[in-house]
Amino acid sequence: MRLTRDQVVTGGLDLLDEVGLDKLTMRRLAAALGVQNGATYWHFPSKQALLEAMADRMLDGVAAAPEPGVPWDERITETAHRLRRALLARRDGARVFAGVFFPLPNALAYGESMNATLREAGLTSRDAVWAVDALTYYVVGHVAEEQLAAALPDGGRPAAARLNAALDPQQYPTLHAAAGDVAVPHPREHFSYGLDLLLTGIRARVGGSTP
Amino acid sequence: MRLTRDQVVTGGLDLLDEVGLDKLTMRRLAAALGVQNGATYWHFPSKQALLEAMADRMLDGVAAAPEPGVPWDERITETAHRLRRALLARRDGARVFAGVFFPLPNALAYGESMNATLREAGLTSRDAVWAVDALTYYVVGHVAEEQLAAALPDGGRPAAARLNAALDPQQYPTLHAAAGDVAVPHPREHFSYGLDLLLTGIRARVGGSTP
DNA sequence: ACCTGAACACCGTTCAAGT
DNA sequence: ACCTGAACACCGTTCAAGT
Repeated sequence: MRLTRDQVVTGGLDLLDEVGLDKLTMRRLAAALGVQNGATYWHFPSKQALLEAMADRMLDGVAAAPEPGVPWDERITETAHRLRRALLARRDGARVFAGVFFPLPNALAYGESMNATLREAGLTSRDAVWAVDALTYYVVGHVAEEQLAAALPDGGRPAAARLNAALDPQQYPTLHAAAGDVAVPHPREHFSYGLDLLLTGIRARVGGSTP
Repeated sequence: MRLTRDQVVTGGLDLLDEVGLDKLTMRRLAAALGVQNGATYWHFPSKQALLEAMADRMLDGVAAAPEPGVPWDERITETAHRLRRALLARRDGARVFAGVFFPLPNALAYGESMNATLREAGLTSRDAVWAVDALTYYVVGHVAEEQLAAALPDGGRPAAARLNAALDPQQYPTLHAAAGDVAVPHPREHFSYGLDLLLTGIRARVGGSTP
């Protein structure tokens, strides 16, 4: 048997882990698959189409099977953490996901899961969609920065030094004072903090009836 | 006088508006500036360095001059809206900003302004930094999607049709029901909704003392 | 149906040499 | 100091031709 669509996606994700998004090229991928340059174009019409398939593959299993007894806010929290872990599992996963447009099966399943949960919680149709957007922007933005920091040379030590040098205490007093917190020592706690801000906001919309 | 660093940045931003980020190349820029290909490399060591300078230029004026009588949450709201407008003012502005690392003057001034406001409001140093992160991820993510939708062919009409076609009511019932809200008719209201979720969350941290 | 071989039209970056 | 000319080492994509 020759090359499969699925094998191309798998090869793309493996190569992503190996070289990162910036060095992920169709030519390298063909070489990694043991095939000539143009071959992948029989399976995908463009690099963008391949990246979309890769992004959707990354989201396998993120949409929660709705557990019966769990309260809505815990289900939201869990799904958000699952999305974070899915993006974190591949090098530059968040950037790959951010570069892709929407209607792919796993991404839709994620959106449907989040949206259904918020509708059950009592949000209007419009508010639920918008709240899911806010949650998703937050997760993707957070992981993108997390992965950017991880990908910096020497684990980000030189970049942190560059940042500290730029943090003139006269011009940026509160940032200078917070330099230790900027250095991202607890990514998971950091992630949960922002997620909880959003959840607190959503709970307030669920509690009172909003005009 | 020959070419100036500032002229290169201005030319880059003008070209960005004209052709978009994907077609913004150093060669086109040189041509637009009436200069040979390698010339820009005397002013900037790399395309990335130029993009960083362009990103920081976009943020001119985003850091609020602290108005005296205004309550902290209104100042946060206003600065977030200013960042949104600044990114929205240039084609692919959010994507340019997202592709850039941190320590540039206007970005630092924005961070310092946000952070100082939240410290005054009563957040701890760590919480303030993390809350600014959440706010910024949200703003950038929202504008990126807003600009993506605007850049789609025919104002996104075909993409919306593709989305509707993919929204099988059996598999994605709540998304299907919300299809009208997904179509983004009120971007500013949409933006404000998510921003208010975060602000409600932050107010809760300010009100009670958190462990 | 699936892939090769080879080309087309580009890229970012470098750097001797000019002025 | 600032730019030109020309090259180096790549890209994504296409497509006739092979099997």
